[in-house]
Amino acid sequence: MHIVLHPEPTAARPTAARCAQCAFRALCLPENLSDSEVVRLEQIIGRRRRVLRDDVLFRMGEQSGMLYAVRFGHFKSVQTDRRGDQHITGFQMAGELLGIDSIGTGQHASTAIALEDSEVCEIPYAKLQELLVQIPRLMAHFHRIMGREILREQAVMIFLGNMRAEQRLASFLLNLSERYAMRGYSSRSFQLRMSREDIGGYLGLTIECISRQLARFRQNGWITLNKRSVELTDREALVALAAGLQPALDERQQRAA
Amino acid sequence: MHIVLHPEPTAARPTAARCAQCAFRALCLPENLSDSEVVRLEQIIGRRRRVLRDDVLFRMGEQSGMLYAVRFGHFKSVQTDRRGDQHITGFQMAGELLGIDSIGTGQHASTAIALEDSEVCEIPYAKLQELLVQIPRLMAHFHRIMGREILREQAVMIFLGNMRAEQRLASFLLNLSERYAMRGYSSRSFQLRMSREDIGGYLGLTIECISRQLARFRQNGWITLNKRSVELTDREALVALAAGLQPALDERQQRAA
DNA sequence: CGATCGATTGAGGGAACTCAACCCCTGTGG
DNA sequence: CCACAGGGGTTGAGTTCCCTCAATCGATCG
Repeated sequence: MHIVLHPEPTAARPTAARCAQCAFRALCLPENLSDSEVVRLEQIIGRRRRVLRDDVLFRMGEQSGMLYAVRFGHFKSVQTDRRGDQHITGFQMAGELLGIDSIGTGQHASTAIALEDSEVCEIPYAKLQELLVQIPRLMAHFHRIMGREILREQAVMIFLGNMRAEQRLASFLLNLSERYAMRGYSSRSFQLRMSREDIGGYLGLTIECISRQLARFRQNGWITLNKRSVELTDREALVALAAGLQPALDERQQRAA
Repeated sequence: MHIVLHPEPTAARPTAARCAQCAFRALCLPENLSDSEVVRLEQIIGRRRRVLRDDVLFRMGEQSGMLYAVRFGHFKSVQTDRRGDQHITGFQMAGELLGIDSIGTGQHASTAIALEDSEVCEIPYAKLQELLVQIPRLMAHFHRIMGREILREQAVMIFLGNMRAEQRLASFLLNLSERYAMRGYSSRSFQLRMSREDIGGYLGLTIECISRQLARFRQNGWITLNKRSVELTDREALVALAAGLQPALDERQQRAA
């Protein structure tokens, strides 16, 4: 829990949404939306909310009709099973939506936790629905977003189901890389915002396994690594690795080669 | 490939959709739809299509604006990765939707194969969209269906990520059981429509592992099993097993107890 | 300067995979 | 009618990859 020494600025002064100027507009909205349509969308969007690092945006099981668009920062989505074990169902970054998994049931299926100080836009699902009816293009776009989420989860299912640790990790790094590229950041080097433990929780591996695999990647020259900053020095190799075409060498094999 | 000796009846005589009388209407449609609204839905639904066992309804990568509602029968959804390995992303039964994963991209992300002789209703997504705008309740229902799919995949992610073979299999059997119960069939005994290999492909396990686990379940008295017909003789135990609270006993432990 | 958290590294064990043989059932053709 | 092939399933033996347990390290923070 954080102690807030200064008054929370957005709580005191609820700023209006400004999709029009938002840097990540292209990620949230369809391209061909008229100015007036964007204004109507802005009108239904609630206040912006700051979420400090490690703070909970919403909690699994909470009744909620709210979706959240990440303005900046990073989040993890966590599910807790009956035995109390935690599983990470996804990482969200700027321009991505949080809380889609509440649409079927009205209650959040996961807990959203900020990985760093972040900001989100509140989107009341009920009002969004009304708007979707008025702006069919927006509805189609919303469906695309949900469809993408389904595809993302299918991809995760596949690597959890039949990929080895090194393939999972390579896929994960490449996925982050692509998402940063789409946001105009470097696809070659970036910071991991999540702990090794979170990565393990997402990939279905232990923290030790993540650590070892990263070490192997570094020894093989696929990546350079310093704490949480990664550089993909041999993307080709990672791609081949992710596809399962080229196994990584361990120490003995390296010495032999 | 099947040789069709008699003309395909629905191809020759495209029967009109009849959602109103459909036994699984409650699964496809929201409850509070007026008769006229149901009629409008029926009008956009294309012909019914029969799909024979082992036949392909649609193929991964195909461009398509079509969704399919299963009228009767069972399907599996299969993805093939770059290395050529196949992974089962789901099993669909009467009242469930096929092809949702094409909504984001317009092309099917998986191949749908009939596990037995089956029948589906064609639903053109473009026309459905128009209707969703006119019938907001139907739109909300459609979103619920997509939301459910997201939740289902999350559940699969979790058991692929951190459950042992016995937990995955117990979860799988219980899930089938619940779905048959919702359809008015017995939740206690039913036929597995898919091969052991397909189950393995879905659960991220090998066929041998499935076979051994089923044998253990039977030895422990949780189920009775005859070829593909299963009876859940101790549901409590399976539930505890799925939750990871109670490990199954192997032969040695059984003798000791 | 300890305390703590995240991360790394090592040793050992176990669950699931691989490889292989075998069984059962069905269909097919001589 | 039998022989035989083939697919789906079961069972056994050996191996491997990852997990578990444990010690250590570095960085950060009070």
